[in-house]
Amino acid sequence: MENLSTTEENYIKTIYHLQQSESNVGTNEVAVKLNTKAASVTDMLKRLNTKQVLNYEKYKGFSLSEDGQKIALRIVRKHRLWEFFLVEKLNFGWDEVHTIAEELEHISSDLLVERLDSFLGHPKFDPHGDPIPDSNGKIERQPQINLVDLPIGSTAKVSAVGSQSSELLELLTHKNIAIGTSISVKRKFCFDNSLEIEINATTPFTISRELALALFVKIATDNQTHG
Amino acid sequence: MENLSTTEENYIKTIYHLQQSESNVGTNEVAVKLNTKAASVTDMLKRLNTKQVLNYEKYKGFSLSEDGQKIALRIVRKHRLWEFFLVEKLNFGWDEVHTIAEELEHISSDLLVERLDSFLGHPKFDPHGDPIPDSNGKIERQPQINLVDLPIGSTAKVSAVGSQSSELLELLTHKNIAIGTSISVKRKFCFDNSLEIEINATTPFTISRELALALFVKIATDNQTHG
DNA sequence: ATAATAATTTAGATTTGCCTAAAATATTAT
DNA sequence: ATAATATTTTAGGCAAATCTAAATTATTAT
Repeated sequence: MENLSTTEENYIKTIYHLQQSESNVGTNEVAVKLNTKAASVTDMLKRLNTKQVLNYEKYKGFSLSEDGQKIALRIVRKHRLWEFFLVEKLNFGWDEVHTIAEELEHISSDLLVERLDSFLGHPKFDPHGDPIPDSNGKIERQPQINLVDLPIGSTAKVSAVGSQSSELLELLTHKNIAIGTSISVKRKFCFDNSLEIEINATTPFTISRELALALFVKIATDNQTHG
Repeated sequence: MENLSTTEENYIKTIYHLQQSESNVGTNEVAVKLNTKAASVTDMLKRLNTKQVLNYEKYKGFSLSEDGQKIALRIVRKHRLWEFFLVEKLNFGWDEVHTIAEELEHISSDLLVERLDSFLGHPKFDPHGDPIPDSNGKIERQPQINLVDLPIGSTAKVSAVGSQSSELLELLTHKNIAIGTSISVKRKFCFDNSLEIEINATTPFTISRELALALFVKIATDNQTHG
């Protein structure tokens, strides 16, 4: 039932992530995400179907089976633990770790993952604020909202970012925004939906709607571990 | 000139190790080490030849090129650094790390390797006593001798073991012998070439010639880092 | 020196993962 | 309801890495 190739694991992980945001995931979307062609995806769907990790009916659609989800969560767990390791122990920037973790996430030893988890002190979130599934695949979701939905005058802490793209992370670094940064929304401009925000009691500045959409925040109460 | 597959890297590494002990390495030996067939090795030799990492003439023999050796040393460096990490930071036993490191050694990021090296404090030897090549591929060889060549009455410290087989490591663990253990040779028995040895001033016991051949020792002077 | 044996290479298939081009099915727009 | 469009699948092929069986070259033993 096991022994999946790196490629198979990548398909499973991609389908998992797509299913988190959309209910109906298609062949084409998977192809785009994996930088491949729809025909190749169909081939793999058939294989994953026979391996029982997918429910698949041709022309109708597909979704991860129970087993498939468990496998996906194990990969996500590994990916995020390694990212945490790279940032916390090896002093990488949060914008440098994604690519390396894409390789490390396929190292197979389960014991390694558990030892790494202990070594790191059982972190709950990765450097981008995404939750790390526990060894049973359980995810502790944060009660976070998108920055665009934060009312004017409110203050909240950045809890996650919407993507790992180096372009986004470069911009955030330049604007001094990181996980844990307190943001107050001063004004919203209807013309272009930009937001005026203030961080660390410095001069307020404006950010685009695109950037605001990529930021998730948590209204400040008491709180746990965060880089 | 670069971008080698995991399989190609494994061939290069295997040829490197074989060439350390023998001058003339053959297709069959490589096949045995890699658990594959001679025909498959020939295919790969041709590919590695066109990739310039090998000097190869058919039916005549082959050896690593300059480039090939550099690549091999980079892989060995990664392998041994990861082994050190697993033992020192994640509390693995020295007999558990080889297989995991065989996967980790193929993670490509050079920056990762250098950061890992710093994080670990630039270790000179892996948990089995094998030297870790530096970032230029330079190896600091230890002036060590085989235990069978240690004169009767002398004392020396175990500096390396001759193989990573779990069978050997199991036996050593049972006999309480590890890297750094002081061994005095009490007697040698001609009948079966067994050795009577003493460690840590406990009751002397006998070890087989096979075991003695798998142990390398360094006559005790002042000395550096060792697990 | 030549026959027997051992080592190596070639020939021809297989599997995985991918591709392009064409066909089949589903969706949508009128 | 049907035509146009979009999505998905099939067909047929390619490269990497492997295999078995057969052929070739090298080594050795008499």
